[in-house]
Amino acid sequence: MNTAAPLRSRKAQIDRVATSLFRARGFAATSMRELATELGLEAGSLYSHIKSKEEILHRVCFGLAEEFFAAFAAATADTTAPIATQLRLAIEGHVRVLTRDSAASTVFLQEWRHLSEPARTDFLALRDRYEAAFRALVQQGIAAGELHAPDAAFVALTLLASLNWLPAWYRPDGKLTPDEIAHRLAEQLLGGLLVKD
Amino acid sequence: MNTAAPLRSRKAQIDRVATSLFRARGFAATSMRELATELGLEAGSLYSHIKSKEEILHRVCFGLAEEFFAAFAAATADTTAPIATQLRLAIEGHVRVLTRDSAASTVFLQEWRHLSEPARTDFLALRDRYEAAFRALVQQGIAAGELHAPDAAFVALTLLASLNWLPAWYRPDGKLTPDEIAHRLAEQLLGGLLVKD
DNA sequence: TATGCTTGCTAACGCTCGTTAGCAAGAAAA
DNA sequence: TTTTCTTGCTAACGAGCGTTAGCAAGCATA
Repeated sequence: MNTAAPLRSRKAQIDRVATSLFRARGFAATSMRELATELGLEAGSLYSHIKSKEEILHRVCFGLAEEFFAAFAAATADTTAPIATQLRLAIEGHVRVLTRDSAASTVFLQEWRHLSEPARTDFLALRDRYEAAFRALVQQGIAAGELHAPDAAFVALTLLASLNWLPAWYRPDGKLTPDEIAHRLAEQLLGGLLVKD
Repeated sequence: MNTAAPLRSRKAQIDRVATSLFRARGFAATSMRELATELGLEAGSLYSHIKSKEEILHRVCFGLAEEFFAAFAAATADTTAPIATQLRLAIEGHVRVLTRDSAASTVFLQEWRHLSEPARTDFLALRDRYEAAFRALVQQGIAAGELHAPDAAFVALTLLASLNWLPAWYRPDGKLTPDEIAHRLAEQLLGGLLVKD
């Protein structure tokens, strides 16, 4: 009956506000008191909902990792499709995850180093696995004669690089929709790679 | 006569070590005591050479900005050259600055937000000017019919994005030299943009 | 009514932070 | 020799940090 009832749990609310602060100021430069103020409560009260500051970061980083893997799996589910198509879908899926929550994406991309061990090592292993999956797809594409490039690793790296800069400039209220951005990026990045008919 | 004499001034030495710490841990998470220890002295002693922690960050960020502008100016000095050539030179110049000191580059790209006003605003203005220069070059290329792309701003953004991820994975002892990387990046990124003969 | 969960408060803990004051030794310049 | 610059130390400052203990109000469930 309360119209001001939280749409999400308090914990999820904390995560959301913390994520946007982490994006704006960085994890280390964001204080729990600042976060509490932003939520309209006292610093100590946060600990009724969370265990530690790092726990928030952990949830954001690993949560997003899961989303990236899910998007990639969906894009490459149809193994009978041409590699170029799978790659295009993977790019578009990656962009969709990035734009769905660009604050969380920025934290995922930039703030993971503030994870302490062993989470940090685990995270890097996940990131490496993801990059390797992209690399393997490019490799297959080259082997199948669909792509031409001297070095699959190099291509995969610059591909992800172009994509991962997106949260730095993407604005949800910009003139391009996430799907348009995704499509255009895929177009432009694959343009130089596809074997011309 | 002293073989252990500092190759650079103490101040420059502090800048260098601080830059590498800023890269590894981030500006906010790097303490002056940590920096001092790394240099083999006490925290208070740093202040015989520098005015503040932020002063170091300021010098790194604005110093690198200058290098980027210089490289761009050199690449586009010959205004009679085809735009595609100028763009290729600008890309290679950008990459050369990035690889010459990848620690400083990372700080330049990631840690500028810890500058306080008005330096922060000044810095962003410089960055915008640089991006605008790249954008203008792409625009000219499209107008001259040398490049085909639907949106110069989009192209410039993704171009710089691919390049700026470089410090994240570049290793000076890797198998590719900076010049090879520069050349290959220019090739790959322009591949999809150049109008085919 | 009783129980327990959610939510939040106040007050404080031990610690680290960036920075400063004051002093001193050695080298270089006068 | 005197002066000045460079370099570094110790000790301490005030402030902010993440986190905890203990308590309490309100609500949902039993």
